[in-house]
Amino acid sequence: MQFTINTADPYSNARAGEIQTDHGSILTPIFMPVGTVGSVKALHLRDLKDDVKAQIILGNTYHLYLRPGLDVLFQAGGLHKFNGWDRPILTDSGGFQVYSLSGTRKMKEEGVTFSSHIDGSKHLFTPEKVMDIQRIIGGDFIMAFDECAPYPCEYEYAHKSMLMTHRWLDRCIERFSTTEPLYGYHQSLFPIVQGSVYKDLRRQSAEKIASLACEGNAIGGVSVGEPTDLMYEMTEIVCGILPKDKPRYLMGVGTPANILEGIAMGIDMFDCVMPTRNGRNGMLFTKEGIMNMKNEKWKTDFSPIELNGASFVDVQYSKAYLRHLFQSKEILAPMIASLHNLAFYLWLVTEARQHIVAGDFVSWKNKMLKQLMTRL
RNA sequence: GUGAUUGUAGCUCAGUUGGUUAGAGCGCCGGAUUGUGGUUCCGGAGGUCGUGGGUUCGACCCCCACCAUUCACC
Repeated sequence: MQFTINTADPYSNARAGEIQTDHGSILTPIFMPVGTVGSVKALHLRDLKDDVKAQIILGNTYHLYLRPGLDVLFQAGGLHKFNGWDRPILTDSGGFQVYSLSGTRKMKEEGVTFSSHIDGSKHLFTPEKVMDIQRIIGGDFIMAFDECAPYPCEYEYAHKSMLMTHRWLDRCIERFSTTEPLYGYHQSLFPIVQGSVYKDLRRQSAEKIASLACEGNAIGGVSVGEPTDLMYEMTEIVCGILPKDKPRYLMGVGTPANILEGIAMGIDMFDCVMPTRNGRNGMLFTKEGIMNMKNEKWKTDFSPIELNGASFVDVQYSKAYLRHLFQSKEILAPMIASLHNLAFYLWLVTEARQHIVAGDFVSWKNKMLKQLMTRL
């Protein structure tokens, strides 16, 4: 993997860069659609490539490990071969899922035991095992196994949790560096900064991560319910410490506004379920603001979903028709909404990159911020 | 025509031996959703209890008539 910064914005910490991988290059800043179980919900790969113009997608260790399972993935030759996506893939480690959706989990120094949400069966994830699993899935970028501290979180818990995440990180690196990729292309391990909403913990964690020889770095434990201002504060502190010459990934973020602010702070990579999950639920993000397509006010609005939108669905379908599809619970509704939202997110980061290169990123960003969260 | 049955929110229904402002699910109208369990959660509007009488301090509930429903039999 190689990261090149093409343009550094003189008026903010934003940068326009390029990440080269064995599955092609990625122009940054970038938004990565989430494809938890190896599929970006409601979308074909053709949609993702030609319409959304996704450059990289996510997969999830926890979900893929439970289903289809490692045997299937290994026999398939890895996730790229399995789902047909020939561009880069990043896999999340499952630390977040163990936190977010396992009612019964036990954290120990060794790792986490949890029960499957599918059949209740018990499993143990250790840093070593999570590295092995991600070797088998075969993502171009793989994530260290961490504990995502909840919010709110007592200082003492956050501190202990961070230290354990650091020890797990050392074990991840040890395992990663003594194993080889299984399918003939390079994999990059990203460590994750934790520390909850405490500045000194964030600094301490960022310094630990900055001292490592990893190819890129991630900021985790954000967007878990804390106020947006705190998220920005933590991100800014951490970005001041992480090395500038490596890509920075802000995990799980966020709204269009969050992404623009993140870019301004020096973040290069984002992922979030918001465009797809909220899209399936009827919420559309546009340049002018957000729309709830279930609202009655669209009932007879036969105008296009979005004039000058980023994908063909924007002019192919009207607001009234899309509302009707949501009312009728037609499968086409979440398909259109997901495609629209992802195309918009990719448009947003691509546009941001162009403005960084052009030198007017900050003024463009400030103009966009006023529009993005307007309720239409 | 005769006998029986049922009539409560847009729909399907609950409603204790008669006791305050009649409830639920779904639907509808809004809102939430940030490293995805094809979700989930939170609000809101909406009823002259078929109609008209009667009994009673008090009726969705008991009595009478009528209307409508469904079924069976002529």
